[in-house]
Amino acid sequence: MIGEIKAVARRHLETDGANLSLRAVARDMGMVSSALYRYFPSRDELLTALILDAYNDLGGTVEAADAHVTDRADLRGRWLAAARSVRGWALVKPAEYALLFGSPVPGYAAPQDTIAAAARTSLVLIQILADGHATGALATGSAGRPELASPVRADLAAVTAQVAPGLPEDLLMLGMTGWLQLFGTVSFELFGQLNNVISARAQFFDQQMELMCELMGL
Amino acid sequence: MIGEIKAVARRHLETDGANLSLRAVARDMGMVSSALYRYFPSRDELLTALILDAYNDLGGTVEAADAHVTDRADLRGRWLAAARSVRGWALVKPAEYALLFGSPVPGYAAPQDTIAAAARTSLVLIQILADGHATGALATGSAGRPELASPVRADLAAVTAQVAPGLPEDLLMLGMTGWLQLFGTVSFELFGQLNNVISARAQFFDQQMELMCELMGL
DNA sequence: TGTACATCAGTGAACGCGCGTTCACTGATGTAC
DNA sequence: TGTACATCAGTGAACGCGCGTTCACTGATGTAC
Repeated sequence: MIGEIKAVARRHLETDGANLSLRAVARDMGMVSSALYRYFPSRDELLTALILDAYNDLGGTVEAADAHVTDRADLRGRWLAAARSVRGWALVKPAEYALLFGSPVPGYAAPQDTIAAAARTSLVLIQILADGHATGALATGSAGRPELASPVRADLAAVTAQVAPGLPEDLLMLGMTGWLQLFGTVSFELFGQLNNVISARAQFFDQQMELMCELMGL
Repeated sequence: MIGEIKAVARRHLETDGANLSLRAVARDMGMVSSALYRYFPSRDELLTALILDAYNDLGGTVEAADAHVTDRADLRGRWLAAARSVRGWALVKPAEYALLFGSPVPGYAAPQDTIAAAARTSLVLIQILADGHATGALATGSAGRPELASPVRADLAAVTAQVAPGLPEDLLMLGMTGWLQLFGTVSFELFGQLNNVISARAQFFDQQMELMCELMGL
């Protein structure tokens, strides 16, 4: 029943964006709006549940896409598979993508519970870097790259310490470039910034990702 | 008076996001809500005006930042100046940034008028590439980079034909990588994706941009 | 097998609030003669 | 210089709609004796 409410609410996200209306959801379920309060203490809690589910849904999708690449040493293949799965998921569930990566909902603060779920996707990408580093396939720091400022280094070190011990900060920094470009591309496509500019969307995305892999040395 | 309404509306964007309320704006101006209809035919028209202004404001800021770099041959300096001005603008006017680059407002379609204004920022970046190409400072296509698929090439050629004739498509593609990473970084910072991960925001941004310049060969 | 009772999902009315837009109007300002 | 008139910015009431949340309630289901 909780599941059904969330399913209907997800459908409503499609049209209403984050202005999700409890009454509209209840109406669609053939219930009276107050009945929903048996399942969710408030509208915001429902929104939180949807966000959490979306993060896990995306994370699971990306994990599966990566796991599906049988040649684990094929770093580029894995990165591309993960990237494509992000885009694919976003195209199928644009409203949920917008909920996660779009403008923050005014007056709504995401609770801490979502952090772990939110990290799943990034973890897949970091693991690709870590694997590449472990096998020596991924060269550390080329010459000419700017040295990391120490506060940035500290931020990055805190991440590696927790999820990929031994991964050099410079590699993580480079991986984040790819991460930012990946989500930048998906967001711009979904949010309309590519309108009137790029029409071959899928191919453009693919080639952007390939180019980035090249730049990252994957 | 139209200007004053827009100024008040801009203040409201800060708290309400795109759910801008005409009545609230009128209230703040000490007027009755219907009075606004003398200046704007509808709420959506007001929103459109705000979007147009924001694009122009951002575009002007970025143009100025680029123009302020006296050594025009310092491509990296120009790119960094432009990138920093985007972030600086976004931090000062987060609501307007979200309006332009965040999730689309449900039920609102941006009219065609905004296209030219929206392009101003991108034009600055493209011009940097074009200048680099013209002086030969920016090498065309390294070996190993994937060849552009023809539909993508056609999309890119349409852009260069209009704003930077002679700029090779491969360079534009590479420039778009930087463009996507730039806005990806600003969006992630503003929309909270960097929370609990990066605390040295300004330095992280700077170093991401420098790294990207390195990768682009600027 | 049959009765008494507790549980609890869902109801319906209400509170108090918000919104965009329309419409006939008032009343001050400025122009024309 | 003084009167008559047009302009037009802003008013106020109303329409019809939406919302989240509370609260006392009904009535079916399932359990305990």
